[in-house]
Amino acid sequence: MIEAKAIGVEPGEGVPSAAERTYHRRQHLAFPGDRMQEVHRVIEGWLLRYVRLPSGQRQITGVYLPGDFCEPQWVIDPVSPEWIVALSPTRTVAYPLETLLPGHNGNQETSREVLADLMRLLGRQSAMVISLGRKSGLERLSSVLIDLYDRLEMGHGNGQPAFMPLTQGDLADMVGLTPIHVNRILKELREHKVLEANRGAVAVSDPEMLRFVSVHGYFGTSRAG
Amino acid sequence: MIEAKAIGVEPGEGVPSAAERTYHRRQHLAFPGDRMQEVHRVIEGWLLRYVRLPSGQRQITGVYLPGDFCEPQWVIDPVSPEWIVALSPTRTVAYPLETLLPGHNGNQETSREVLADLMRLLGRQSAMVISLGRKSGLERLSSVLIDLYDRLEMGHGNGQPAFMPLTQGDLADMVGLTPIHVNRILKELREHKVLEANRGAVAVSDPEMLRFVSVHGYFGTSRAG
DNA sequence: CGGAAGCTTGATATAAGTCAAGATCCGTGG
DNA sequence: CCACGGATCTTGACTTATATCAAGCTTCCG
Repeated sequence: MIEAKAIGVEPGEGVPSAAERTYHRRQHLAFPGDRMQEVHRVIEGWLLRYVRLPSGQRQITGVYLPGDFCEPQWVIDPVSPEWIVALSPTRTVAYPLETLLPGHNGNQETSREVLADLMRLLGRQSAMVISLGRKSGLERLSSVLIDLYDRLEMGHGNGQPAFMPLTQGDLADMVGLTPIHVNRILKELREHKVLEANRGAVAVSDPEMLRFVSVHGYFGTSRAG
Repeated sequence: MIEAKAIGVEPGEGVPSAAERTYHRRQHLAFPGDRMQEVHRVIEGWLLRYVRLPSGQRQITGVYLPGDFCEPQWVIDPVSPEWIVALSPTRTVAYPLETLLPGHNGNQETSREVLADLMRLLGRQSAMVISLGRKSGLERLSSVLIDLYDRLEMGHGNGQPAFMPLTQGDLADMVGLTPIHVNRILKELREHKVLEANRGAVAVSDPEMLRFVSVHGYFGTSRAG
């Protein structure tokens, strides 16, 4: 459970017309071609950004976690190019686009944050390109998981193991593999006690080993006894 | 040869302190961590954006062509995250970052164009993720080539076959394949008369077939002949 | 209680990588 | 002008990572 205050969101506090919205699991927040009216700051829940190929295959191009803006680039171009869907029950604060335009007073700070988030999005996209282009399945999967882990930690900072509402099919569509192959890689990660996974839930138990694997592609010597 | 006027660039025309710069083949325009002072609009030549993995492998994450801004996001965050290098002799017009900040008068138009270019960059990044994640080698290579072809056409619009100063190694590092495998795919494309390629130069002869292949992954029936 | 969605595992197929050897072109220095 | 060396390209033989096909299991939800 994420406290709004904990991530600097205070709905209704002197910011006119910022409104709370909720989405249920599998509900879409945007479709390709939609002209958006607002950007959302995620309070709670996970959002996926994806496209579908003619073949029906899905490629996930991004994940929004609590604290993130979805999607920052709507401030510059309000037409959504992809599908945005809630992976789990999601609450957001929606900021009307016009209140975020440069020059609009009263939301300078939020406007700056949105642009900062846009930079992070760009960085993550590059990281995905690098990952998909040049890394093995094990490295790709580890990279995605350690990235999500770090972003979750950053977001709420409490010590509980970060729970991820991801099915093996979701993971497959993030790293460009088959669910079957993802299953085999997860098995390996489980056997090395790096994480636990059941039915649409992944929890990282050994983040440092995961980080090691994401870079080296093999399991380093464990420091723990 | 690209005429500056043809793409709307008029160096020195009422825009204070925009300066022309030149780079020779293989010269770097930016290194990771560099704090940039200006964004460049490419007048002539090709620029590559890439990273290196610990293993020494290279992944190219973007290409800048005449007419493009390099890199638009420096307007928001001036620290370059990657390497930028000239593939061929390159001329640019460099705009100091401060002249592009919102509110600075005298460069509103350029400022808007930079942001529009940032959106295009984001779109291309997503396209790369989709391509690398879910397409075959033939589709990936065709996608990259038809994209570059279209952007070149858009850029200067004259009828000459668009020449691309790309080595097979460069192509490999764009599409996440081995140079050897790129060679075999190019051979196939050559045999189908879709393009010509020799020593660091690719020229598209049948763009529509290339587009077809980039989507379907096989060669459609030729309408010509 | 039934069925869908998700997970697991084995056997086999295929796209792409690796290794190896040469050919060709290109710039540079003698 | 020529010779050399390096970068690029080409092709064949073989290996490997990942996909595909198939079957059965488990959990959850209606």
